[in-house]
Amino acid sequence: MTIVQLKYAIAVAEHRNFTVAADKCFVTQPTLSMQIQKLEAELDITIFDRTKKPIAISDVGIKIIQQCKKIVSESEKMQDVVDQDRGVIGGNFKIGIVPTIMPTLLPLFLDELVSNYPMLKVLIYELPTNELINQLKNNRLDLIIASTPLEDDDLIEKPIYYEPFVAYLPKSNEHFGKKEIVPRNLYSNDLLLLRDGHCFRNSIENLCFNCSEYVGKFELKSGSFETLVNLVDQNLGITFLPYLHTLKLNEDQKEMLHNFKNPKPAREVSLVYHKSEVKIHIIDEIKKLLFRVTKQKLHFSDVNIISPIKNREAKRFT
Amino acid sequence: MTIVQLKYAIAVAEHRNFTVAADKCFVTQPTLSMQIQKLEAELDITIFDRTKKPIAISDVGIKIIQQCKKIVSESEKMQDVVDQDRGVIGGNFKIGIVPTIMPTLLPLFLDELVSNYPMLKVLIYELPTNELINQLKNNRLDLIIASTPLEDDDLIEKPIYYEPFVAYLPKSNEHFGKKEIVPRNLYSNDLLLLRDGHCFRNSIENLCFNCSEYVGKFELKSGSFETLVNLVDQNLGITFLPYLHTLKLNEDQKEMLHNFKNPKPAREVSLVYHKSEVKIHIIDEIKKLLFRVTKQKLHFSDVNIISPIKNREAKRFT
DNA sequence: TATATTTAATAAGTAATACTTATAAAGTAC
DNA sequence: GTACTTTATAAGTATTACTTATTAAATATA
Repeated sequence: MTIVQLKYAIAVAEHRNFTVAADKCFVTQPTLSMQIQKLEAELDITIFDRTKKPIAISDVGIKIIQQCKKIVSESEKMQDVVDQDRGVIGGNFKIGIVPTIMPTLLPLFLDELVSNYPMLKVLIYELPTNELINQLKNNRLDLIIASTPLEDDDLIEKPIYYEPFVAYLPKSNEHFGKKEIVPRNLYSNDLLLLRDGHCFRNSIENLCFNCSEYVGKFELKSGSFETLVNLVDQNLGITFLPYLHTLKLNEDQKEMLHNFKNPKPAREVSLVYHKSEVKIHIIDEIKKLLFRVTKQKLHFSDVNIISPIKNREAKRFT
Repeated sequence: MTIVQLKYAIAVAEHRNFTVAADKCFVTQPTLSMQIQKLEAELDITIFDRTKKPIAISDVGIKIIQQCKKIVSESEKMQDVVDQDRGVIGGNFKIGIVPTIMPTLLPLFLDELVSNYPMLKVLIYELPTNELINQLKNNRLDLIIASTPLEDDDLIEKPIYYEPFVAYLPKSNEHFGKKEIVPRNLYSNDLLLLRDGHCFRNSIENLCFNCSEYVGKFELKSGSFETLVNLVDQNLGITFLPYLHTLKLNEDQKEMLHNFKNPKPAREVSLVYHKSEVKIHIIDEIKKLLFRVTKQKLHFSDVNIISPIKNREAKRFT
């Protein structure tokens, strides 16, 4: 069994075709056929059913391919270990960001990140929190940026900034024009939220102390704040916007923003990475960069941190 | 980079000597030297400092060897995946057992296990709970038998039996001769416990509701119940014995045993294994075997399960 | 139905490489 | 200073991973 054989098997499993897989591996088709035959002979199983079109993977084969991926993934980390020791900022670096943070945070640091480290190839993925955690644990991501605390023992969280929520109220709302709003005074059945599965929804639900029996007037399957803003503009309810999202609103819309009273409800945005700390030197550089670029925009203290996990109490940060 | 090269590197790291390592790998010394040179060249690092006697491992080398072990360990699981699919009960199977369970449980099943499955090579390790968990997570163990619940999300616990504690009291004790004892009526400062780090001590501490400010008359560094029994015999205090331990006592000693009133305090003894469930077919066979052999000896219901984790409430099982 | 096309396996030969034995070089022990 | 231990190097061999060419079988097309 060689690592190369495992890579060949993964390629065939992916493309369901020996010829295509051989091409992707930069070898000829007979090479691939023979090596996979050797692997199958050594394990004394058939991984691929070549009679089916396209090629089918046997039941054992599925588990074998999973294990192949694990081994190849671990073997590729060898170079990362070396790079980390040298402090080299290079190679592929995969960042996952939740949709509610992506649009406002990414523009703040991406350009500087890629120009500061020309050897680094940054790959950005937008996914909901649970999927990000899953991918991080399976080594398909190096770092995630999400609302915290996540309370996962395998992961390390390093908070970057605390972003207060701002109430976005239509003129018809009874609180419109008030200088400061207290969250619990808002009626939750007016509240427009992002779709389930997005951590932001959970945050807001925790924020509204009386919304455990909340049944919205309609279900929103959109995942963007822009939609929410438009709905509020049409007088269909109220919503909460993270502070960074409010900076891009036009003058008319800004008039509809209402700050919360201290301690403001806020989300904690953190870098989250695996305990094993491979590529920690790159993570450290990104952390420094993010600290710098967000400190200019966000300087809030005395906030109530809303947990993205349901049914958790807020944690005050001053 | 080949898996063989990684195995060579691990051997050199272990033996700190190319010649010996080559021997263990069943190749000649030049083969080993050359392959490790190739590995070092490919990663562009020096793993071993050959000028030192015995050979020293560089700082990167330590991390590299760790990663080598991970890859080799994962590659060896390939055969396990195949065996699991086939239902073959064979190969190495490493069981870790806590010291407080080992002496009474192991004799009940080991003989039958090895004779039922002649292809299986069973390796037994005795270690404290935290160390067992550590080894299990690092794939150095396939299964552990310990007091539960452990509350670790990476691990699966399958309870095997509930073993009540029995009070072992000297004649001088005020409760001596009573038919049934209530745990909270016992004074905790008489209580003799096993040394820290052993989960059994935690269990007992949880059991004694008034022993949070407990300061023993002396510290016991022994890990065996035999010592405790001897100390009680010399009128130095009282102790609690797991039920199975009491079966081997002599007639005089058995007179000093006092059952607790229902719900009896008890420990939950479980099989604990990794979520990934490699070798699950072997674990299942062991589970069946353990169920059978312990059901004959243990048939208690209505017990209070004492958690091995500190400061947890007992869970009643009827 | 016959004919092309696609795809994987096989055969035979080549290049690469993992291994061997033999020897040199360097350090350590006596 | 000599013997001993240990690793690196050199040269040759065996293995094997790879190539091209071909066959076999299945699928698609006329």
